[in-house]
Formats: sequence, structure tokens, C-alpha cells
Amino acid sequence: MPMAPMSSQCTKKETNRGAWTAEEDQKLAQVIEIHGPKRWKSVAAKAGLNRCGKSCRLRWMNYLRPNIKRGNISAQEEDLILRLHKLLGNRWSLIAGRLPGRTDNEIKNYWNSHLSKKVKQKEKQSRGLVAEESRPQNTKVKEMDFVEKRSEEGTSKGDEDSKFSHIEDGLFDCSSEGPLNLEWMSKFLEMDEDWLEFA
DNA sequence: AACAACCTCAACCGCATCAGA
DNA sequence: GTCTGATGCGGTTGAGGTTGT
Repeated sequence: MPMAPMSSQCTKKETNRGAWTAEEDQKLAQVIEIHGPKRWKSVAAKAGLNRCGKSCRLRWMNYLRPNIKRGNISAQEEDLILRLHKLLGNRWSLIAGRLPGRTDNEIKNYWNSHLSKKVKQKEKQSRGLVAEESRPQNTKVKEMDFVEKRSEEGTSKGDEDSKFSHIEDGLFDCSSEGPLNLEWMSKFLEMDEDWLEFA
């Protein structure tokens, strides 16, 4: 699939662009099997691929990596994405990290094509329902308050990450536990509003 | 059948951050 | 401390597929 002009990092020489061929995939997978998924520039060179390292990394991460699930996002996964997005915002890589076999790109695409519409619709509906109740606070508002509170305390962009750090690094970090227990995560996320209230 | 409008998703871009020299 | 290249991330694009007229 031909794309726009070359990025600055791929201008040095003529590089292949657009859709990957099966042959390219095979070459890339072979080299990564031997050398591992690092030093992408040299991986591209070793594989004899006329691709920039960035492109190879993306292809590996989103398509060739082992244990990648493709398509058919289950209702449970969808629910999890919705909850995690409510909690973390557009931090796709973090959300993907909690969904074994799913990539940030896939989740981002799924969100943009399916869930964002669903959420908007839901919001519209609930807005209509709660209009009379004049209830000013929903979870999102609470979350924004929390972020604002933190920024008042002098948190910068770098510190913004730290507002999640106790979650990410502690009880929320499942990376070391092998395959994620989705049920457990869903249950945990049921606590998200309580957590935001607490924060 | 033909065309338009819409949808999906692989791939690219630009920027931020990290790591090593 | 600074520079530079590598890596990672979120946003965006556009080809190809699907659906509607």
C-alpha cells in the first residue's frame, strides 16, 4: 500500500514501502529468530530487506510476533478495553499490555472503528437520561478532577505518567504473571470508580 | 452492473524518550 | 553534560473491502 513521502529516518536510501510480502515476512522472521527482536536497523540489513528498522519493528510487533491473536475481539475483551480506556485514556500500549495477544495498533483501530462510536452513543443516551437529574459528575469528570488536582500539585508531563505508576508498577502490573487472567482483571476494574473516588 | 459512501486495518509519520558514546 | 542513533508511542492516512442505492 503506497504511502506519503518518506519519513526522515528512511530517506537515506530507497526503501520498500507499503504492504509486506510473504517473502519479506519470512526473511524478517528468520533473522529475528536468530538475532532476536532488537537493533532493528541491522535486522533489516541482515534480512536483506530494503526496509527501515522502524518498519520491521512494526511488522514484527503487529503481525509476526508469536502468540498474536487476530480478529474476533470477544465481549469480555471489549469490556476490558472500555474499562481500561476509561481509566487510562488513549494509552494503547498499556491497554494492549493487559490483553494477551493483542497489539496496541489493533486495539487503537478497534477503538476508533467500533468502540468510540459505541461510547459516544452511550454518552448521548445517558446524557438524555440524566439531564433532568442534573447530576454533574460522571466518572470522566472525576478523572479529570483528579488529573487537575495532580497538576495543581506541580506535576509535569513526565509526572503525568506517575499518576498511574502505583497502578502500573504495583497491583496493576500483570506483565510478570504470564497470561493475563481476564476474569480477574475485569473484577479488578469494577473497582475503578472507587479508585478514582479515592484518588 | 455500476457507482458512491462507508468501514477496516496495515502501515506510515512525527515526536518523545532512552541509552550509549 | 551533550550528542546521536535506536526505540516506542499515539495519531493519521489511504488502499482495499463491504454495503447501500
